[in-house]
Amino acid sequence: MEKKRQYRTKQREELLGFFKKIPGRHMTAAEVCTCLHDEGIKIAQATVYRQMENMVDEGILSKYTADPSVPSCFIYLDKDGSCGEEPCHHCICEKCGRVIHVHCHEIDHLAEHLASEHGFVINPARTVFYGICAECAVKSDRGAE
Amino acid sequence: MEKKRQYRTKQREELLGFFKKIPGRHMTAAEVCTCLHDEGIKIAQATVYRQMENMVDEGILSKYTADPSVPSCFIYLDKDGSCGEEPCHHCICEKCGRVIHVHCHEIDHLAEHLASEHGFVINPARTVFYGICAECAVKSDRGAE
DNA sequence: CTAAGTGCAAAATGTTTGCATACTT
DNA sequence: AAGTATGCAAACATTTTGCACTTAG
Repeated sequence: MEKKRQYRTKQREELLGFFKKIPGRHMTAAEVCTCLHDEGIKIAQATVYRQMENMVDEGILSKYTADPSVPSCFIYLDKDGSCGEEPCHHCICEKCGRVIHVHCHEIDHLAEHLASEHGFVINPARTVFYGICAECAVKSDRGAE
Repeated sequence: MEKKRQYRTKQREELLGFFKKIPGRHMTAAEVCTCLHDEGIKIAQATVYRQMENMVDEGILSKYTADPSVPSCFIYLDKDGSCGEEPCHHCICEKCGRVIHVHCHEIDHLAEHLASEHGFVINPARTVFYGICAECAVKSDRGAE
């Protein structure tokens, strides 16, 4: 809504640099803190939260919330909302928790359809597909019943 | 995994009955408590949480977590994982928070594609599309800049 | 009678916020 | 100088848990 002027602070630059170094990896706020701390960079967790929330708004990061009892994950997005070269969407396996990156035009196609037919513009940065990944499907085929 | 014997308690039956009465509506644990309370049925919130979590595991309910700062929502599912007659998917508007139910074969098509091509079986019960709904899009067109 | 469920209140957890200080522009 | 950002700790909100008691099988 109202755009606030943004200062170029040391903490923000560090965070940005950190995320750019690990494209395609998702991290919780706490993990970001720890990783930076290990590199000798100390940023308060509140700052991490605040900046990362900003970045989500700016479309720089994407945020996932699987379950309230688990910390949200953030991941770096390229300018075009992808995690790397191509537009990227995310699937989270409900069994193993793994995040799978999918580059798939079918999803883009769906997005167009929802926009034109249903007037709903998807935000790929926040939309996550939940389900069961191939490996876990195999496992539960044997384990179930 | 390990299936625990389940007792048929009054509270569980009430919850089940309550959800069956409102197919297609999503409710937080607190809302469920309040609604039941208004009907003269008093169930501890802890019990609601415990039972609803069970029901999610059993595939009776679906659970959404939009954001950790907002309570999770639960919704009743039919045997086939839908919210009513047709297979149902959910879009949440990031602006107004509204949940939009979409019955759309394009999504089913995508689901098939992900399954066959990517080996990922979507769980429609948990997958939510985030984005901006038509009404909010109009508003922000005027409001922005 | 035994195992499972309930209710209450207390804990736990992730996230947000108030405020004084420090930094950007 | 004015407006933001930071850091810390306290505050919050939701969800989970421990425990004594009740209920279902």
